[in-house]
Amino acid sequence: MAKGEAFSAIFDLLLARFGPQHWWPADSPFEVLVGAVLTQNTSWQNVKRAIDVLRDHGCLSFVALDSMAVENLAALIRPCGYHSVKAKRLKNLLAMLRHEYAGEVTAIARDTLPTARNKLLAVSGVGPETADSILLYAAGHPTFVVDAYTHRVFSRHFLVSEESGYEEIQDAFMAALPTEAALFNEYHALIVELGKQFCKKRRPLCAACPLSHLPHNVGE
DNA sequence: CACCAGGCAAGTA
DNA sequence: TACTTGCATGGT
Repeated sequence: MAKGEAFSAIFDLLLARFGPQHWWPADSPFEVLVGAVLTQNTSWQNVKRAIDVLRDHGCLSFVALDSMAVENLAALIRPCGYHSVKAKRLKNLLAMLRHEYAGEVTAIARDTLPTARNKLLAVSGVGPETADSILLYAAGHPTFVVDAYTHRVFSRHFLVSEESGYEEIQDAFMAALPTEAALFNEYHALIVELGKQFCKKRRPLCAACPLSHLPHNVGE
């Protein structure tokens, strides 16, 4: 099988195995943006706790968070970890949203993808994964989200190099797949589901993994 | 107890 | 440029 076709074949396998994931797990584009920052290097379970706190305090809106003191925000999001850093990052992002998009997350969809991506990346605390998550899951822009699971799963099966960086992995996916937001949306979600179940760090591949029939590294 | 989780920026040489 | 380190809570 050609390497490019493997990306499509794996998508089909994962979809058949896990079914549609209906990502991003949030009730609004604004919640996607908040969650994208809070989930940096953090389990979604902890992020959900922090978001629930914000919701219970009636603070899950642009106006509420944009006007809140950074120390108060940090106290509220404590359960997600790195709360001081993330409070500052979220405030930086909200300030950019106010200046560039009048505080409207949905306005990001009206920019071109490269323009919106550059605006997001210019925010201190927003890197490529956070930016792409917002672009894809909050604004519907067709960009592929690469995360730790993506790197681990696909390098383990020799479809990307172990040394590949973010952009290189993203390019591999976007060169192999049609440019469709719905496809990128579902594929990333399926990779996370696969990763959570079968590709945790320093755990060898097991026979139950849907990709166990592919060539792969044997355990370390 | 050690290790991990849907990163990122700042510091060091 | 290429590593390394700090950030922090909650689960296994």
